Amino acid sequence: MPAGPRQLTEQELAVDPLVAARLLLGCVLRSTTPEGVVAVRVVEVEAYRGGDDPASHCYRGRTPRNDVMFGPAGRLYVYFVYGMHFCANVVSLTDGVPGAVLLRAGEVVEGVDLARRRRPAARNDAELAKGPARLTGVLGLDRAHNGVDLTDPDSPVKLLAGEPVTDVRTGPRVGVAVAVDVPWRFWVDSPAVSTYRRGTRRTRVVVPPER
DNA sequence: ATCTAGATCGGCT
DNA sequence: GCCGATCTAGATT
Repeated sequence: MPAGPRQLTEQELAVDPLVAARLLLGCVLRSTTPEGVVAVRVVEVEAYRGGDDPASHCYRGRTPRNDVMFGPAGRLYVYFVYGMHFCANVVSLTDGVPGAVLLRAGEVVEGVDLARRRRPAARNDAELAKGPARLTGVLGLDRAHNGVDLTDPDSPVKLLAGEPVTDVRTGPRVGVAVAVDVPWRFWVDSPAVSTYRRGTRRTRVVVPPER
């Protein structure tokens, strides 16, 4: 019987997020829940790094939320945004140096039926995991999965090696208004790649006095 | 105790 | 292209 796809190791993910980002393109994230199995081929990612990266959740130091980003590589960092969505990252680097790669989009390669049930709003299969919250939703991930070890053979969520990718494209991160000059975003050609949106730097709303 | 901006999505114009 | 939904972490008072 043939050996399954190789699982990525903590060691190979313990690198700079900009390196890990390229490494993750083409890999398959496979989640098993009571509902069933869904797997996604990663086609779009973004790197985030503590310290010098003002867009990172770790820019201002260690907090309860970003704690797993400071831990060993190969763990899942899941966070809650905009009051309704979860986004998933693969932790890179280690030894108290925070870094992670946001999984922005993927192609569903296993469990399409379950994926469709989880994302009824998708108008076609390419949209199922087109966007970080959609990708996370399709895999059934939420805050309970924060810190899960993707390199553990017994883990419910695994990161598997895929076909090597060619022709990697780069550009500014989506929805981020700072550090736009550094190409932190990486993707390969796919209909599932999300559409670019400039970060919204909100202008302060001044409420005029009632008169 | 209170405030505010946010690594988004989906529906509507 | 614009806007509202919905809530939380982290900063500030």
